[in-house]
Amino acid sequence: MSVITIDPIEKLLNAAETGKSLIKNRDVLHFTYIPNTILHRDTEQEQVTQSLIPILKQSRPSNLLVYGKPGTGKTLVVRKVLSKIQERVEKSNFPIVLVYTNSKVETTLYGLLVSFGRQLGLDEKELPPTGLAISEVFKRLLKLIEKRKINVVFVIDEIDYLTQLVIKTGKDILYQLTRANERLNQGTITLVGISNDLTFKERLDPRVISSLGEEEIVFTNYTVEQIRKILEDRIKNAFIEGAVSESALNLCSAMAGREHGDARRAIDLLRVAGEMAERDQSESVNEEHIRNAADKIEENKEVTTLRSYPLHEKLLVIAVMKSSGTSTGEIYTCYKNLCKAVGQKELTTRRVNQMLSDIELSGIITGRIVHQGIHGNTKKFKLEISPNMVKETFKSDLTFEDII
DNA sequence: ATTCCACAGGAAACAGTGGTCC
DNA sequence: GGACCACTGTTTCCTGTGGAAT
Repeated sequence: MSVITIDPIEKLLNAAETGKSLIKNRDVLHFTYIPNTILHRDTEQEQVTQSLIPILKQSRPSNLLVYGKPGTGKTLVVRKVLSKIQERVEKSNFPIVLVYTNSKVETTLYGLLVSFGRQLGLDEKELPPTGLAISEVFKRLLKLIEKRKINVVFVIDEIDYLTQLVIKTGKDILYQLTRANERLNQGTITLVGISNDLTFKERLDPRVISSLGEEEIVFTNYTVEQIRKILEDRIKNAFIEGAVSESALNLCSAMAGREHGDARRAIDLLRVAGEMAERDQSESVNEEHIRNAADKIEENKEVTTLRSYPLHEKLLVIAVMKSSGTSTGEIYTCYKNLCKAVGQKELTTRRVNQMLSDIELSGIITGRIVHQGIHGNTKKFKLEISPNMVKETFKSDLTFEDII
Protein backbone atom coordinates (compact mmCIF):
# COMPACT_ATOMS: atom_id res chain seq x y z
CA MET A 1 0.00 0.00 0.00
CA SER A 2 1.50 3.34 -0.94
CA VAL A 3 1.04 6.43 1.14
CA ILE A 4 0.35 9.60 -0.81
CA THR A 5 1.69 12.70 0.90
CA ILE A 6 0.89 16.15 -0.33
CA ASP A 7 3.72 18.64 -0.20
CA PRO A 8 2.28 21.79 1.39
CA ILE A 9 4.34 24.08 -0.82
CA GLU A 10 3.26 22.13 -3.90
CA LYS A 11 -0.34 22.38 -2.77
CA LEU A 12 -0.18 26.16 -2.44
CA LEU A 13 1.60 26.63 -5.75
CA ASN A 14 -0.98 24.47 -7.50
CA ALA A 15 -3.77 26.44 -5.94
CA ALA A 16 -2.18 29.67 -7.10
CA GLU A 17 -1.93 28.39 -10.66
CA THR A 18 -5.21 26.62 -11.06
CA GLY A 19 -7.37 28.37 -8.48
CA LYS A 20 -9.71 31.18 -9.28
CA SER A 21 -8.12 34.60 -8.86
CA LEU A 22 -10.45 36.89 -6.97
CA ILE A 23 -8.14 39.90 -6.88
CA LYS A 24 -7.42 41.56 -10.20
CA ASN A 25 -5.45 44.56 -8.93
CA ARG A 26 -3.59 44.15 -5.67
CA ASP A 27 -2.26 47.74 -5.56
CA VAL A 28 -5.76 49.06 -4.96
CA LEU A 29 -5.82 47.16 -1.68
CA HIS A 30 -3.29 49.49 -0.10
CA PHE A 31 -4.28 52.62 1.76
CA THR A 32 -1.91 54.85 -0.18
CA TYR A 33 -3.51 54.00 -3.52
CA ILE A 34 -5.09 57.24 -4.67
CA PRO A 35 -8.43 56.90 -6.42
CA ASN A 36 -10.16 59.88 -8.04
CA THR A 37 -11.67 61.08 -4.83
CA ILE A 38 -9.59 61.07 -1.69
CA LEU A 39 -11.56 58.98 0.70
CA HIS A 40 -14.54 61.37 0.75
CA ARG A 41 -12.69 64.24 2.33
CA ASP A 42 -14.02 67.08 0.15
CA THR A 43 -14.59 69.57 2.99
CA GLU A 44 -11.16 68.95 4.46
CA GLN A 45 -9.51 69.24 1.03
CA GLU A 46 -11.13 72.65 0.65
CA GLN A 47 -10.01 73.75 4.11
CA VAL A 48 -6.41 72.70 3.52
CA THR A 49 -6.37 74.38 0.09
CA GLN A 50 -7.84 77.56 1.56
CA SER A 51 -5.17 77.88 4.19
CA LEU A 52 -2.31 77.23 1.76
CA ILE A 53 -3.58 79.40 -1.09
CA PRO A 54 -1.38 82.43 -0.21
CA ILE A 55 1.53 80.51 -1.80
CA LEU A 56 -0.09 81.09 -5.18
CA LYS A 57 0.02 84.80 -4.48
CA GLN A 58 3.69 84.48 -3.66
CA SER A 59 3.31 85.17 0.03
CA ARG A 60 3.92 82.88 2.96
CA PRO A 61 0.78 81.08 4.10
CA SER A 62 -0.07 80.59 7.76
CA ASN A 63 1.48 77.58 9.40
CA LEU A 64 -1.04 74.79 9.56
CA LEU A 65 -1.84 72.04 12.04
CA VAL A 66 -3.87 69.05 10.92
CA TYR A 67 -5.33 66.69 13.48
CA GLY A 68 -7.09 63.37 13.15
CA LYS A 69 -6.95 59.74 14.26
CA PRO A 70 -4.86 57.26 12.23
CA GLY A 71 -6.37 56.27 8.90
CA THR A 72 -8.50 59.39 8.50
CA GLY A 73 -6.67 60.44 5.35
CA LYS A 74 -4.91 63.53 6.77
CA THR A 75 -1.54 62.90 5.17
CA LEU A 76 -3.03 61.93 1.81
CA VAL A 77 -5.15 65.09 1.68
CA VAL A 78 -2.27 67.40 2.64
CA ARG A 79 0.06 65.79 0.12
CA LYS A 80 -2.49 65.90 -2.67
CA VAL A 81 -3.39 69.55 -2.09
CA LEU A 82 0.25 70.56 -1.89
CA SER A 83 1.24 68.70 -5.05
CA LYS A 84 -1.63 70.40 -6.91
CA ILE A 85 -0.45 73.80 -5.73
CA GLN A 86 3.09 72.81 -6.65
CA GLU A 87 1.99 72.00 -10.22
CA ARG A 88 0.48 75.47 -10.54
CA VAL A 89 3.56 77.37 -9.48
CA GLU A 90 6.16 75.05 -10.95
CA LYS A 91 7.12 77.34 -13.78
CA SER A 92 6.96 80.59 -11.82
CA ASN A 93 10.16 82.23 -10.63
CA PHE A 94 9.10 81.76 -7.02
CA PRO A 95 8.54 78.00 -6.88
CA ILE A 96 7.49 75.95 -3.90
CA VAL A 97 9.41 72.93 -2.76
CA LEU A 98 7.56 70.25 -0.83
CA VAL A 99 9.52 68.56 1.88
CA TYR A 100 7.88 65.69 3.72
CA THR A 101 9.10 63.90 6.78
CA ASN A 102 7.71 61.68 9.51
CA SER A 103 8.98 62.30 13.04
CA LYS A 104 8.17 58.76 14.03
CA VAL A 105 10.49 57.44 11.31
CA GLU A 106 13.21 60.05 11.89
CA THR A 107 13.82 59.30 15.54
CA THR A 108 16.32 62.10 16.20
CA LEU A 109 16.24 65.86 15.68
CA TYR A 110 19.42 65.62 13.67
CA GLY A 111 17.94 62.94 11.43
CA LEU A 112 14.84 65.02 10.84
CA LEU A 113 16.80 68.08 9.74
CA VAL A 114 19.10 65.97 7.56
CA SER A 115 16.03 64.44 5.92
CA PHE A 116 14.86 67.99 5.11
CA GLY A 117 18.26 68.84 3.73
CA ARG A 118 18.44 65.75 1.49
CA GLN A 119 15.05 66.53 -0.02
CA LEU A 120 16.20 70.07 -0.72
CA GLY A 121 19.16 68.62 -2.58
CA LEU A 122 21.99 68.86 -0.06
CA ASP A 123 24.37 65.91 -0.51
CA GLU A 124 26.47 64.10 2.11
CA LYS A 125 29.36 66.50 1.63
CA GLU A 126 27.24 69.60 2.11
CA LEU A 127 25.28 68.05 4.97
CA PRO A 128 26.96 65.05 6.61
CA PRO A 129 24.69 62.42 8.19
CA THR A 130 26.28 63.01 11.62
CA GLY A 131 28.95 64.99 13.41
CA LEU A 132 27.57 68.52 13.12
CA ALA A 133 25.92 70.63 15.77
CA ILE A 134 22.15 70.96 15.20
CA SER A 135 22.48 74.74 14.96
CA GLU A 136 25.00 74.26 12.16
CA VAL A 137 22.62 71.96 10.22
CA PHE A 138 19.89 74.55 10.63
CA LYS A 139 22.16 77.32 9.39
CA ARG A 140 23.00 75.32 6.26
CA LEU A 141 19.32 74.69 5.50
CA LEU A 142 18.50 78.40 5.74
CA LYS A 143 21.49 79.32 3.60
CA LEU A 144 20.27 77.02 0.85
CA ILE A 145 16.70 78.35 0.96
CA GLU A 146 17.98 81.90 0.74
CA LYS A 147 20.37 81.10 -2.08
CA ARG A 148 17.73 79.36 -4.17
CA LYS A 149 14.94 81.81 -3.26
CA ILE A 150 12.34 79.11 -2.75
CA ASN A 151 9.14 78.71 -0.76
CA VAL A 152 9.67 75.59 1.27
CA VAL A 153 6.72 73.77 2.80
CA PHE A 154 7.89 71.47 5.57
CA VAL A 155 5.29 68.79 6.18
CA ILE A 156 5.99 67.12 9.51
CA ASP A 157 3.89 64.03 9.96
CA GLU A 158 3.32 62.74 13.51
CA ILE A 159 4.61 66.05 14.81
CA ASP A 160 3.72 64.96 18.35
CA TYR A 161 6.80 62.70 18.30
CA LEU A 162 8.90 65.73 17.41
CA THR A 163 7.59 67.63 20.44
CA GLN A 164 8.62 64.69 22.62
CA LEU A 165 12.13 64.88 21.15
CA VAL A 166 12.20 68.62 21.73
CA ILE A 167 11.22 68.14 25.38
CA LYS A 168 13.76 65.33 25.82
CA THR A 169 16.70 67.17 24.32
CA GLY A 170 15.81 70.71 25.31
CA LYS A 171 16.63 71.87 21.75
CA ASP A 172 13.71 73.79 20.41
CA ILE A 173 13.78 73.05 16.73
CA LEU A 174 10.09 73.87 16.40
CA TYR A 175 10.61 77.34 17.79
CA GLN A 176 13.51 77.91 15.43
CA LEU A 177 11.52 76.61 12.45
CA THR A 178 8.52 78.81 13.20
CA ARG A 179 10.77 81.86 13.54
CA ALA A 180 13.05 81.04 10.61
CA ASN A 181 11.30 83.50 8.28
CA GLU A 182 12.58 86.35 10.41
CA ARG A 183 16.12 85.23 9.56
CA LEU A 184 15.45 84.82 5.85
CA ASN A 185 15.86 87.76 3.47
CA GLN A 186 14.77 85.70 0.48
CA GLY A 187 12.64 82.56 0.34
CA THR A 188 10.13 81.43 2.93
CA ILE A 189 9.37 78.50 5.20
CA THR A 190 5.88 77.23 5.90
CA LEU A 191 5.18 74.49 8.41
CA VAL A 192 2.41 71.94 8.10
CA GLY A 193 2.19 69.71 11.16
CA ILE A 194 0.14 66.53 11.14
CA SER A 195 -0.76 64.84 14.39
CA ASN A 196 -2.84 61.96 15.73
CA ASP A 197 -2.85 63.54 19.16
CA LEU A 198 -5.16 66.48 19.73
CA THR A 199 -3.59 67.34 23.04
CA PHE A 200 0.05 67.48 21.98
CA LYS A 201 -0.05 71.29 21.70
CA GLU A 202 -0.43 71.56 25.46
CA ARG A 203 3.14 70.34 25.82
CA LEU A 204 4.55 73.04 23.56
CA ASP A 205 6.20 76.32 24.37
CA PRO A 206 3.47 79.04 24.19
CA ARG A 207 5.60 80.99 21.70
CA VAL A 208 5.55 77.98 19.37
CA ILE A 209 1.82 77.44 19.80
CA SER A 210 1.02 80.98 18.68
CA SER A 211 2.93 80.69 15.41
CA LEU A 212 2.48 76.99 14.67
CA GLY A 213 -1.24 76.86 15.31
CA GLU A 214 -2.18 79.80 13.08
CA GLU A 215 -4.61 77.53 11.25
CA GLU A 216 -6.04 74.23 12.49
CA ILE A 217 -8.07 71.58 10.74
CA VAL A 218 -9.54 68.53 12.45
CA PHE A 219 -10.24 65.32 10.51
CA THR A 220 -13.08 63.47 12.19
CA ASN A 221 -13.21 59.65 12.29
CA TYR A 222 -14.89 57.90 9.40
CA THR A 223 -18.39 56.64 10.06
CA VAL A 224 -19.37 53.05 9.23
CA GLU A 225 -21.22 54.37 6.18
CA GLN A 226 -18.17 56.30 4.89
CA ILE A 227 -15.90 53.29 5.38
CA ARG A 228 -18.42 51.20 3.48
CA LYS A 229 -18.26 53.64 0.57
CA ILE A 230 -14.45 53.61 0.59
CA LEU A 231 -14.42 49.81 0.59
CA GLU A 232 -17.04 49.62 -2.18
CA ASP A 233 -14.82 51.85 -4.27
CA ARG A 234 -11.76 49.69 -3.70
CA ILE A 235 -13.66 46.45 -4.25
CA LYS A 236 -14.87 47.68 -7.63
CA ASN A 237 -11.28 48.33 -8.74
CA ALA A 238 -9.44 45.55 -6.95
CA PHE A 239 -11.65 42.45 -7.15
CA ILE A 240 -13.35 40.66 -10.01
CA GLU A 241 -17.09 41.23 -10.12
CA GLY A 242 -19.08 39.57 -7.35
CA ALA A 243 -15.96 38.44 -5.50
CA VAL A 244 -16.91 40.08 -2.21
CA SER A 245 -20.27 39.18 -0.73
CA GLU A 246 -22.56 41.93 0.53
CA SER A 247 -22.50 40.50 4.04
CA ALA A 248 -18.68 40.42 4.08
CA LEU A 249 -18.57 44.06 3.02
CA ASN A 250 -21.07 44.97 5.76
CA LEU A 251 -19.12 43.11 8.41
CA CYS A 252 -15.80 44.57 7.32
CA SER A 253 -17.08 48.16 7.42
CA ALA A 254 -18.91 47.56 10.69
CA MET A 255 -15.82 46.10 12.38
CA ALA A 256 -13.53 48.88 11.20
CA GLY A 257 -16.04 51.70 11.66
CA ARG A 258 -17.21 50.74 15.11
CA GLU A 259 -13.77 49.99 16.50
CA HIS A 260 -11.69 52.88 15.28
CA GLY A 261 -13.03 54.57 12.11
CA ASP A 262 -9.68 53.78 10.52
CA ALA A 263 -9.86 53.39 6.74
CA ARG A 264 -6.31 52.05 6.59
CA ARG A 265 -7.18 49.10 8.79
CA ALA A 266 -10.47 48.51 6.99
CA ILE A 267 -8.67 48.24 3.64
CA ASP A 268 -6.02 46.02 5.17
CA LEU A 269 -8.69 43.74 6.61
CA LEU A 270 -10.28 43.45 3.18
CA ARG A 271 -6.95 42.65 1.55
CA VAL A 272 -6.06 39.89 4.02
CA ALA A 273 -9.58 38.42 3.76
CA GLY A 274 -9.29 38.46 -0.04
CA GLU A 275 -5.97 36.64 0.07
CA MET A 276 -7.38 34.04 2.48
CA ALA A 277 -10.38 33.45 0.23
CA GLU A 278 -8.07 32.93 -2.75
CA ARG A 279 -5.97 30.47 -0.79
CA ASP A 280 -9.10 28.53 0.17
CA GLN A 281 -10.07 28.54 -3.53
CA SER A 282 -13.35 30.10 -2.44
CA GLU A 283 -15.81 31.51 -4.95
CA SER A 284 -16.03 34.73 -2.97
CA VAL A 285 -14.91 36.53 0.19
CA ASN A 286 -17.41 35.78 2.95
CA GLU A 287 -17.97 36.81 6.57
CA GLU A 288 -15.80 34.01 7.87
CA HIS A 289 -12.83 35.22 5.81
CA ILE A 290 -13.24 38.68 7.33
CA ARG A 291 -13.32 37.28 10.87
CA ASN A 292 -10.31 35.04 10.25
CA ALA A 293 -8.45 37.94 8.65
CA ALA A 294 -9.08 40.08 11.74
CA ASP A 295 -7.60 37.33 13.94
CA LYS A 296 -4.63 36.87 11.63
CA ILE A 297 -3.80 40.58 11.54
CA GLU A 298 -3.88 40.65 15.34
CA GLU A 299 -1.66 37.58 15.60
CA ASN A 300 0.84 38.86 13.02
CA LYS A 301 1.14 42.10 14.94
CA GLU A 302 2.15 40.26 18.11
CA VAL A 303 4.64 37.98 16.38
CA THR A 304 6.26 40.94 14.61
CA THR A 305 6.51 42.81 17.91
CA LEU A 306 8.14 39.81 19.64
CA ARG A 307 10.64 39.36 16.82
CA SER A 308 11.58 43.03 16.85
CA TYR A 309 12.69 42.99 20.51
CA PRO A 310 16.40 43.10 21.38
CA LEU A 311 17.88 40.17 23.32
CA HIS A 312 17.19 41.40 26.87
CA GLU A 313 13.56 42.28 26.09
CA LYS A 314 13.11 38.79 24.66
CA LEU A 315 14.61 37.31 27.82
CA LEU A 316 12.19 39.38 29.89
CA VAL A 317 9.19 38.14 27.90
CA ILE A 318 10.37 34.59 28.55
CA ALA A 319 10.88 35.42 32.25
CA VAL A 320 7.32 36.76 32.49
CA MET A 321 6.07 33.67 30.67
CA LYS A 322 7.87 31.37 33.09
CA SER A 323 6.75 33.21 36.20
CA SER A 324 3.49 34.75 34.99
CA GLY A 325 1.49 36.60 37.65
CA THR A 326 4.48 37.25 39.88
CA SER A 327 6.15 40.42 41.11
CA THR A 328 8.95 42.46 39.56
CA GLY A 329 11.43 41.01 42.08
CA GLU A 330 10.63 37.41 41.17
CA ILE A 331 10.68 38.20 37.46
CA TYR A 332 14.09 39.83 37.92
CA THR A 333 15.41 36.69 39.64
CA CYS A 334 14.08 34.53 36.83
CA TYR A 335 15.58 36.92 34.26
CA LYS A 336 18.98 36.72 35.99
CA ASN A 337 18.89 32.92 35.79
CA LEU A 338 18.00 33.11 32.10
CA CYS A 339 20.92 35.49 31.51
CA LYS A 340 23.23 33.00 33.19
CA ALA A 341 21.83 30.17 31.06
CA VAL A 342 22.47 32.02 27.79
CA GLY A 343 25.80 33.47 28.94
CA GLN A 344 24.74 37.11 29.08
CA LYS A 345 25.55 39.74 31.69
CA GLU A 346 22.34 40.83 33.41
CA LEU A 347 21.19 44.46 33.41
CA THR A 348 20.26 46.39 36.55
CA THR A 349 16.76 46.29 38.11
CA ARG A 350 16.24 49.90 37.10
CA ARG A 351 16.83 49.14 33.44
CA VAL A 352 14.76 45.97 33.65
CA ASN A 353 11.83 47.91 35.14
CA GLN A 354 12.08 50.36 32.29
CA MET A 355 12.08 47.55 29.75
CA LEU A 356 9.09 45.87 31.38
CA SER A 357 7.17 49.14 31.11
CA ASP A 358 8.13 49.40 27.43
CA ILE A 359 6.97 45.86 26.74
CA GLU A 360 3.76 46.60 28.62
CA LEU A 361 3.01 49.43 26.19
CA SER A 362 2.86 46.95 23.31
CA GLY A 363 0.21 44.88 25.10
CA ILE A 364 2.32 41.68 25.13
CA ILE A 365 2.34 41.77 28.93
CA THR A 366 0.23 43.67 31.46
CA GLY A 367 1.27 44.93 34.87
CA ARG A 368 -0.82 45.74 37.91
CA ILE A 369 0.53 47.60 40.93
CA VAL A 370 -0.21 45.70 44.14
CA HIS A 371 0.15 47.33 47.56
CA GLN A 372 1.20 44.73 50.09
CA GLY A 373 1.32 46.83 53.22
CA ILE A 374 4.45 46.21 55.18
CA HIS A 375 5.61 43.97 52.36
CA GLY A 376 5.87 47.02 50.15
CA ASN A 377 4.47 47.81 46.74
CA THR A 378 5.17 45.74 43.70
CA LYS A 379 3.96 45.35 40.17
CA LYS A 380 2.64 41.97 39.09
CA PHE A 381 3.12 41.10 35.44
CA LYS A 382 1.10 38.71 33.34
CA LEU A 383 1.68 37.43 29.81
CA GLU A 384 -1.21 38.52 27.59
CA ILE A 385 -0.48 36.26 24.63
CA SER A 386 -0.35 32.49 24.62
CA PRO A 387 2.94 30.95 25.84
CA ASN A 388 2.84 28.85 22.68
CA MET A 389 3.10 31.93 20.54
CA VAL A 390 6.22 33.01 22.46
CA LYS A 391 7.76 29.54 22.12
CA GLU A 392 6.92 29.32 18.42
CA THR A 393 8.33 32.78 17.71
CA PHE A 394 11.59 32.22 19.59
CA LYS A 395 12.18 28.56 18.83
CA SER A 396 14.18 29.26 15.68
CA ASP A 397 16.59 31.39 17.70
CA LEU A 398 19.44 29.15 18.87
CA THR A 399 20.14 31.43 21.85
CA PHE A 400 16.91 30.37 23.49
CA GLU A 401 17.19 26.70 22.59
CA ASP A 402 17.76 25.55 26.18
CA ILE A 403 15.47 27.92 28.03
CA ILE A 404 12.08 27.66 26.33
C1' DA B 1 0.47 58.52 64.29
C1' DT B 2 4.53 56.53 62.84
C1' DT B 3 7.36 53.12 60.79
C1' DC B 4 8.38 49.91 57.40
C1' DC B 5 8.86 47.45 53.07
C1' DA B 6 9.74 46.65 48.11
C1' DC B 7 9.45 48.57 44.78
C1' DA B 8 8.20 52.54 40.71
C1' DG B 9 9.97 55.83 38.16
C1' DG B 10 12.26 60.63 37.32
C1' DA B 11 16.66 62.94 36.62
C1' DA B 12 21.23 63.15 35.80
C1' DA B 13 25.52 61.17 34.75
C1' DC B 14 28.35 58.15 32.19
C1' DA B 15 30.39 55.17 28.51
C1' DG B 16 30.84 54.20 24.00
C1' DT B 17 30.24 54.94 19.03
C1' DG B 18 30.70 57.35 14.95
C1' DG B 19 31.03 61.33 12.92
C1' DT B 20 32.84 66.64 11.61
C1' DC B 21 35.73 70.64 11.94
C1' DC B 22 39.79 73.35 12.34
C1' DG C 1 44.97 64.96 16.37
C1' DG C 2 42.21 67.05 19.64
C1' DA C 3 37.91 69.43 20.48
C1' DC C 4 33.37 69.03 19.75
C1' DC C 5 28.75 67.04 18.62
C1' DA C 6 24.56 63.82 18.56
C1' DC C 7 22.84 59.82 20.02
C1' DT C 8 21.88 55.30 22.42
C1' DG C 9 21.90 52.39 26.15
C1' DT C 10 22.83 51.99 30.69
C1' DT C 11 23.80 52.96 35.68
C1' DT C 12 23.43 55.61 39.84
C1' DC C 13 21.01 58.28 42.89
C1' DC C 14 17.09 59.70 44.77
C1' DT C 15 12.18 60.61 46.03
C1' DG C 16 7.58 58.95 46.28
C1' DT C 17 4.03 55.46 47.22
C1' DG C 18 0.37 53.27 50.26
C1' DG C 19 -1.40 49.84 53.24
C1' DA C 20 -0.08 46.64 57.12
C1' DA C 21 2.26 46.44 61.37
C1' DT C 22 3.52 48.59 65.51
